[in-house]
Amino acid sequence: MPKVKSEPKPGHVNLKMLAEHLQLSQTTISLVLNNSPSAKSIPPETRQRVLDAAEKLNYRPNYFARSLRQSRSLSVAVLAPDLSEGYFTRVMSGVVEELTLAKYFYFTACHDWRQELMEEYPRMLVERAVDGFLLLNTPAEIQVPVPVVAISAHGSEAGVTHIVLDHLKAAELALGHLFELGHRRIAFMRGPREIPDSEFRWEGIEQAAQGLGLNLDANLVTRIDAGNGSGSWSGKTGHHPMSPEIGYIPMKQLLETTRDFSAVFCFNDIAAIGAIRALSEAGLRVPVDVSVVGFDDIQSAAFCTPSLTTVRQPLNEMGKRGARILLERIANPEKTELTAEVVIEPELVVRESTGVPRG
Amino acid sequence: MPKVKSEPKPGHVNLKMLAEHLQLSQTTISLVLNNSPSAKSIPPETRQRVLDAAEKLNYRPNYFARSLRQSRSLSVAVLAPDLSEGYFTRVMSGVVEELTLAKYFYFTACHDWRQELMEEYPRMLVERAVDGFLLLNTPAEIQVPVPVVAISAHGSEAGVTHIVLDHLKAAELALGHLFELGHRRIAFMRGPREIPDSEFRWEGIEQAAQGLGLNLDANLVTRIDAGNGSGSWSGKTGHHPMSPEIGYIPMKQLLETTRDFSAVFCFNDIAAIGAIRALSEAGLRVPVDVSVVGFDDIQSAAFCTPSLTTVRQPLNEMGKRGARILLERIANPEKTELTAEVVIEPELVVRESTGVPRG
DNA sequence: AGGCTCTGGAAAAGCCTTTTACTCCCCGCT
DNA sequence: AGCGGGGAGTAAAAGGCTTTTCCAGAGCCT
Repeated sequence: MPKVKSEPKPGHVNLKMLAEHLQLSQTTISLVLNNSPSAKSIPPETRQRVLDAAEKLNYRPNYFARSLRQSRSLSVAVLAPDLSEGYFTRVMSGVVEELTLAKYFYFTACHDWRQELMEEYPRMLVERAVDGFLLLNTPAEIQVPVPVVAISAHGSEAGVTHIVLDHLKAAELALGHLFELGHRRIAFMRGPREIPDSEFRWEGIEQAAQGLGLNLDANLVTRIDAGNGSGSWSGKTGHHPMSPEIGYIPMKQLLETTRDFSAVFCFNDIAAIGAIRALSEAGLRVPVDVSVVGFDDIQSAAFCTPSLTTVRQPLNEMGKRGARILLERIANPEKTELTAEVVIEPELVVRESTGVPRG
Repeated sequence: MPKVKSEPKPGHVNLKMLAEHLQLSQTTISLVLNNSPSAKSIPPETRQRVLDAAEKLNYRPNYFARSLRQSRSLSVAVLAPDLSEGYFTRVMSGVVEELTLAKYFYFTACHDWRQELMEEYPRMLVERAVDGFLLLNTPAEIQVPVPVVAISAHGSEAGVTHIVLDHLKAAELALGHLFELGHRRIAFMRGPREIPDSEFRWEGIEQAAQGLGLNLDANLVTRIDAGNGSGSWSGKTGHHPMSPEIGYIPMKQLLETTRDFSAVFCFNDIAAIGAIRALSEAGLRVPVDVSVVGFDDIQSAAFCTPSLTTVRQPLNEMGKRGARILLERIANPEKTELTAEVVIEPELVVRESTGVPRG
């Protein structure tokens, strides 16, 4: 069978073919199909004829041609450290809700805290012509020609909108709870240096402690190392980002130095789960011997044993707000006065992992 | 300041500008930059001149124009029920490895088991001109004009490559382990009907049981309801896909009927965690009173209390294989004889949640 | 000298929409 | 008679790249 040249994509119909079939110009059809304001003068019957034909021939405008013309892609980039359990999932559920409404899709890129990737991905995604960037838990230092919204990062980079948690409030909730129960010797597990929230959360803790007249003992402060169970070796070892190991290891280390504490406030729930494991391996019961407070309120928090008392971040809400603002900024690029920061309030969820200290 | 018309995107340089600057034709530059075979005749010095200028002027080919011409997008769609903890994350880490090598990005779309979305997303993504589909844990019934690879689905749809686990082997590992420990009254928690794996895993269990001379008591078989803690109400209630609740609820129900079993084999680790919770609320200790076996080996499996004995799916590997095959099929669309099925072997990981049955 | 192949590169034909800038016609108004 | 103006469209440009086709000159052979 000789191939007919003039049959580009068998079965696929483009504007020209539709025009030919309708004996109208491409312009008219485009105008009608896009419900363009300048199509007012096209009479209803022609309009209907176009609509019907488009439907019948199953016409789909070519995405590239359209995007080329309008220079927008209807997609955004989501940059995150990893597809971590809990955080990513919950934020994204909010993000997707908003994106879907606006007919946007998103590319995900995980930088695993690797410097090259944190620089390369923004470049590559700009080349992919994304209309905007959503940064999750990632320093907002990227330089791109499209709007950027950062969730859980802090800073005042020009042109970046930040969605952040009220960390002082968060610390007040957690410490207040422990304080009321009677805890005075409280250990802390700080977040990895890489995560933007870490420092701000710590500052919140310092302030809240001061407010309660609680003094922080440096010997009771440990820090999660992002290398432990996080990205840096995920590829090689089969371990995965944010495994409970990130809390297990520092708690093990702490217990080697001291047992003189009755409670521990962990950077997140995943770490708390690891910490509980380390505590129980050391013969300490939770919450009888040590109370544990987590952060985030991931799904598992309610179901691990013991279930976790935790500071709930409304991550879904944060994702939603972030996405909404990003879309607004994309739609109105000329509007220069932008919201620089949106602060979200946390909430305490009391479960089984906290109780009154022994004697 | 009067706007100069002939300055389309201030600061952005396109092929024409580069050509003007170099006093060469666009053709030549395109040929050099793409390292096209027909650029053999271009002398090294001209070639270098082009490369240098492109570098210096920071030339980036326009993604839309290029894609329009070549009609490919360098992106694929990933369709999954949700961004579930464990499964999605682990499969994707393998997928991303391969995609990145090929300079591909991916759109994620979660259908939440909603029929409309399972039909709408493929359409929308085809309009977005994705070069292929990767189905995670999703029935492979979509009709699209690009290659499709399904991970953890089963079937023989024309043109779909399936990456599946060896479920018989998986069941043999789990049941064999329990059998050896001495368990004879074993409860089962089957997967939700929606998940393609559910039925195949169950068939594996039936066969393995027969092989061991173990008979399955229908009264000890429960089933996870995808409605519990899974997608269908995630948006409204703030609950999230695949929370441990999916295992908690059926175990609660089972315990109301009977306690005459010494072990339970759960559909996945998340469910197992929920089941353990239900068991411990009922005063049954794991593994002393009841042994629990999970499935998947998610990160938390090693860190929950007690840590989980589980059948490890090499999800990372499955993702990798799937992505690689998809990319191959995209690159060679003419090649019609495709791999219909790739079977992957599971592995048993023994931890604390299983032990010998009491007396 | 005529015919040949290479070399080095250019012109132009797409790819498919959207958008701008008209055309043509008819009508009512001054 | 002349003209502004709306109705019903249309032709053509623009958007930026790839790719096929084409061409001019140089070198070589006979």
